[in-house]
Amino acid sequence: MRSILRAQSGVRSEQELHADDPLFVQSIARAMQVLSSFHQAGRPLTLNEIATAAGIGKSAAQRVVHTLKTLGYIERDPDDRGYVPGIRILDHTLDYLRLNLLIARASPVLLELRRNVRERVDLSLRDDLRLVYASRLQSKRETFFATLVGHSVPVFCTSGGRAVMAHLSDGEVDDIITRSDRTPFTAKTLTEPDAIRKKVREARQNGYAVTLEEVLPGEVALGVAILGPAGVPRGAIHVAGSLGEWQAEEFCARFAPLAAEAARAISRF
Amino acid sequence: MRSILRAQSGVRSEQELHADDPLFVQSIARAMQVLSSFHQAGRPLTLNEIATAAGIGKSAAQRVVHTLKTLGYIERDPDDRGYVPGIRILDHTLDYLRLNLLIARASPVLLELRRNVRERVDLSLRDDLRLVYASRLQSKRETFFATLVGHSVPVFCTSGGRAVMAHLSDGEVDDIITRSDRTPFTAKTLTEPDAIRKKVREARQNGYAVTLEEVLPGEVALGVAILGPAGVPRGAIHVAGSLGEWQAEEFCARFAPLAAEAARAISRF
DNA sequence: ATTGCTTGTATTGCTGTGCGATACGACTGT
DNA sequence: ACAGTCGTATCGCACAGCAATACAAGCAAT
Repeated sequence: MRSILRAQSGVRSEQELHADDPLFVQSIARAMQVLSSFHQAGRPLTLNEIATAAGIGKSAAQRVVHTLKTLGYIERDPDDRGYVPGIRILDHTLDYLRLNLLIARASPVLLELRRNVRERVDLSLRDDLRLVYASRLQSKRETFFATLVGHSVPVFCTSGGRAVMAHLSDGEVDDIITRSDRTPFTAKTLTEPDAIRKKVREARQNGYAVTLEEVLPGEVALGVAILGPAGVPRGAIHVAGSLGEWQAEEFCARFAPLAAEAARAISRF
Repeated sequence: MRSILRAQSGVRSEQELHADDPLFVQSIARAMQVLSSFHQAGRPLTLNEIATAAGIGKSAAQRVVHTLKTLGYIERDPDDRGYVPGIRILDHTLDYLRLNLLIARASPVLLELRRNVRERVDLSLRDDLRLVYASRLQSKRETFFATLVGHSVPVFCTSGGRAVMAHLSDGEVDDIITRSDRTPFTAKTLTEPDAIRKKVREARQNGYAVTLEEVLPGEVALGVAILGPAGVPRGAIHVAGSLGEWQAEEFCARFAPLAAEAARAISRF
């Protein structure tokens, strides 16, 4: 079992792989490496921790942090002392969300969907082995993490991911499965390739995927893929509810058609 | 009047101001400058547009864009062609939100507040002349922009901003007012220094601030400041509703106490 | 088709930027 | 008072990154 935090580990740490690429700017990579130090961190970091995490010398870390701090991408935490990501980050978040045409045209559809479905509605975008939540519409009771944009979950064990895989070839699905870190989140997380493949086939049949407690205990989730040009799946719509309130079948019968229609409205071939 | 988009213009474009700072890494600044090109953009950008917007040569832009693309911070838009911010941005968004202790401890309080108040609840953090929305809990009907994390609004004409100014000295308030670009959003936006100062004094009296249609027509908004160590205001809680449903007085009478209590729970001296 | 614009990509040599190494001062806790 | 952190400051050499330029690929218009 792994913490919900670890989902982010799908992000590879690009090291000195670019030694030969003449167009590759090392210092930018270092800067981003520094910002990425925070990915594994659970609290504000010290300069030396950043240096080690980023795999660079202390001098380099000093310069980079100084620069990023000047620019507002790193701050000192007012409560604790130590460095944290700076508020300027959010400017780029906004740019990402605004300029992503898929998100823009998804937004009204999602709000409408949320109005009909009274449960949590999420929009996620695929990034290789993971789905990154880009838009989150809460239901009444939610946890901290369920409100966070940028949170990511693996493709192989989530409803949205299965729905995405349903629109990929068997080869691609296998590729995803084998390359994924399939450490289970809960006792119910399916990790066996065959079990996952079976679920994907089901999703192909139904046009949507369901997962039961594979990421969070007590959660039923339903995912429908969003397709881009050439039928390539670009992400998914998720509807999530509590097994305390719903039978899985009823949940699907009620919400799958709505979610599917929403996904269709957003998809673009 | 200005578009809601222009609020972001509070971000100064740091040019070659750092010519003498020996610790300042130029190429990082250039990279961020490139990413910031998207701030003013309304659509995917071409390489040359990026070069001009960032104020650098085409060669530099080429290298930087290539690097950022390799790292996943810039992508090509699948629909339109052109460059857009990449999904890797959202990883840093998550880091920012997770590691910001204020946001972490605000989250449950906000969710609780949202449960009692059935209107939109937002958490914003101050960045000099602006407030940046870090957490957004929608009500039933919302617009696209009202759901976007990272969106920012000026301090001088928003409920949260007035609440923040209420906890600053008169000198600091004047400083904010004079340095702000006070182009009005609506016909009701207060831009006169004296009018703003008066509103700030009211906010000091009441412990909260109200604005009527100063940013969006038909909107009543209520803001309470969140204080950090030494009583420094770090941001605000916003509750926003529609004047079609509420009288301003009733809105305040009902929600101000709740919002104030929430803000107190989050504040830390 | 041919032309003329734009787009993105590739190459090279010189310049000056950014890293390593190192030293220093300010805080903590024992 | 001490050892152990922390962040900051300085400086010279090596090599990373920019300007300049040329090339290729796509699109519009004639």
